[in-house]
Amino acid sequence: MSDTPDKPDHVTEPFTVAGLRIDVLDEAFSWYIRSIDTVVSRDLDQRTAHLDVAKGKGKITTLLLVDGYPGIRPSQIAEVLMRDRPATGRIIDHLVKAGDIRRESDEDDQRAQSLFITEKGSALAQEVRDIIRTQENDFFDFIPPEDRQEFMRVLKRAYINMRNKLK
Amino acid sequence: MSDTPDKPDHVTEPFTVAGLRIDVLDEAFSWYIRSIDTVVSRDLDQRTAHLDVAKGKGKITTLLLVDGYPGIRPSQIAEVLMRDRPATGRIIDHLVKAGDIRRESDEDDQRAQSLFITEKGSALAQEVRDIIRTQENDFFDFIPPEDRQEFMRVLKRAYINMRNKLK
DNA sequence: GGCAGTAGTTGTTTTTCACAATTAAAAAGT
DNA sequence: ACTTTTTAATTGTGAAAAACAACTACTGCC
Repeated sequence: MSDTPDKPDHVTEPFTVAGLRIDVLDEAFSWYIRSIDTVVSRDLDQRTAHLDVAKGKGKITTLLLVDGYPGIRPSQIAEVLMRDRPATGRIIDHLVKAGDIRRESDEDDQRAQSLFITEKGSALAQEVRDIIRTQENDFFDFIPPEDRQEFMRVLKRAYINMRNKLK
Repeated sequence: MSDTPDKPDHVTEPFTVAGLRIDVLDEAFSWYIRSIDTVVSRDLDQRTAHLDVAKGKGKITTLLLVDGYPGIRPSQIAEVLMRDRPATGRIIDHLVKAGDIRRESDEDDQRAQSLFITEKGSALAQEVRDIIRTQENDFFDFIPPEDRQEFMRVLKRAYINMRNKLK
């Protein structure tokens, strides 16, 4: 049962992390995605620590969406974030309290809300854009230009693929 | 300063998410990484919900490391996880309490610990390996085989790059 | 022997995350 | 016209996870 742990010695490149191989994980896309996420997210938290959008996932996307689509509704944001509505609602709460966006109730549909950016939020959005760009450079500039498009293409397909699975 | 927001109209494909463009984010690697992570992690939580390694990042890696490297020390695990020692220590606590690994104090260094897998942990590790492989198939099988190596190569480089930045 | 550095633990605080239940409005069926 | 079903969003809640700081114990060097 708990027999011989067969070493996969047919694997060409024995990739090691800090000198260690990590079993199935070192050929698992998900492991790298998750590890990179850890670092990128932590780094982003630090870069945005002084801003209203600091911490957690979703605030930045929400802010930029509201900036780009005046009158956008919470449910649309939730769909992009792939989060449930309670989570999305709280992100919106946060940004409303901070004065970066404001809520209005939708003209056509009294249940729904329309979200709009404020001046403060607009300035914040610009600051955030700069931070994102800087971080992209810091972390991903090692990717040779000719590889970038391909890498992005695969990432986008992975993302789309996952969205479809959620339905 | 905060002048004209120049539309990058030289970008060939105006990629949209749920019919929306997401500003700088839709050309940001980090955004896709973070989004994909959200889904992959949530999915993994569900798949492992009935196991001791459910929830959060690090338990699975820890388990497999201990399985692969009998006598490994917590600090080595922390380095792979890119987490601080308190976080790593708690993951170890959790697995020890669950009876999947056990601690011994290192022969040579009384401060340090050596970790070992138990029989229960060994069985769990096997189960986890299967889950990881299944998830990889479910989420990433859309990547044509010829693109996989390249995608993995970039991910690994990104990961290594980030580890080095942490030092 | 004293001091600096390393290994790990404990404590604490803040936040997140996901699920369930509720209110309210619109749309659809009869 | 009136009931039922769906949709939009909020509130409540409980369990955790992540990051920091402070602490104990041991090693190894001058």
